[in-house]
Amino acid sequence: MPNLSDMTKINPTALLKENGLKHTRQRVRVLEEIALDTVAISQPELEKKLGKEIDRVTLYRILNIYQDKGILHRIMDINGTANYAICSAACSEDHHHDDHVHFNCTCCLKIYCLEVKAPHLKMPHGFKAVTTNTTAYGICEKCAQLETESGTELQ
Amino acid sequence: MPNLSDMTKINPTALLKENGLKHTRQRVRVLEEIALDTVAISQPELEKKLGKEIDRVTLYRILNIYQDKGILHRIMDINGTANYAICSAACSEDHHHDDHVHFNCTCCLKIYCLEVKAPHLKMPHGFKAVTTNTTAYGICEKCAQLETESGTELQ
DNA sequence: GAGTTTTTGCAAATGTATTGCATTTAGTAT
DNA sequence: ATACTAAATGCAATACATTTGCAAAAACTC
Repeated sequence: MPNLSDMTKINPTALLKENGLKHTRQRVRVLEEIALDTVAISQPELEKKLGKEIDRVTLYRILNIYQDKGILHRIMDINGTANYAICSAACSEDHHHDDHVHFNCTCCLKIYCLEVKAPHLKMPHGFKAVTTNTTAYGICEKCAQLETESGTELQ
Repeated sequence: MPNLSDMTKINPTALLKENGLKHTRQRVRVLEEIALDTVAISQPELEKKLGKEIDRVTLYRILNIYQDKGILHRIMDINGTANYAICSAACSEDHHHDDHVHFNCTCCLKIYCLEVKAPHLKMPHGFKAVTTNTTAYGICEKCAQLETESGTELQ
């Protein structure tokens, strides 16, 4: 269920200016697309949606620059594919603060940003955590429903 | 610092038998290699070490079967590359119990299995976690040392 | 509106992982 | 020991995600 109201939360033009990035059609489109949903979107999905408007390489470069600037955060799904979601306002170029828990559905592979704060971890001597990633794996509600409705045909 | 004493903890032949897997030279070698260190080892590293003895495809298949059987657990590094470490004895085919925290060095990319239990997560309604992965990112002690010794030449 | 710098698109390449199939090997029964 | 059968391996080809180099196009500045 795409949460369209979230779209209003970001202003692509302003966001680009704030971060000293040139305003281009491609960069605006990527932000628009990702902001459509709070669920993280994978690179392949983005490419499927934007592939006719934006070159694949450009998409990769835009995603990388957004991550560097703290505009997007990247979460790897269970298969090692990159997924992206809009960062919270607290994020900056130097430091990401998206310290919420992610849920990765092992059926549809969607990654949900949960409103659960990632617990603080006490590190043993010699290890200094800069960021952490806490991801739970399981079946999301949508997939669980499909499963009960139609026997066992998982996607 | 490879922890050679850990090697004694596993018995490849017994482990294969317990899991109903045929005893082959290749499978034993993979277990031996991974058991050399408590630090997780990446597929590319494994391939570099074993590539002359074992075909790349065979290596992938062995790693997958070990993961399915609960002999190894797989951790994705920050770039989405698969890393493998020996599972705790509690793991089985149905369920992994490697609920410890991982530390992924963003410099050397090594993944350490920490002796820190991953905190329990309360899931919001609709999400049921089967397994969780908690990974902290930062610079490991070894890389931090190299950094101070020799200015800023990382790796 | 011209000039400079950055961004984009295309082609090619790299790296990780999977599939199909013929050959070899392990475990088992003889 | 030997033969049999099922499973595992190696090789070639393929899929997929990501990166690099470079020329053309677009964005900001004066």
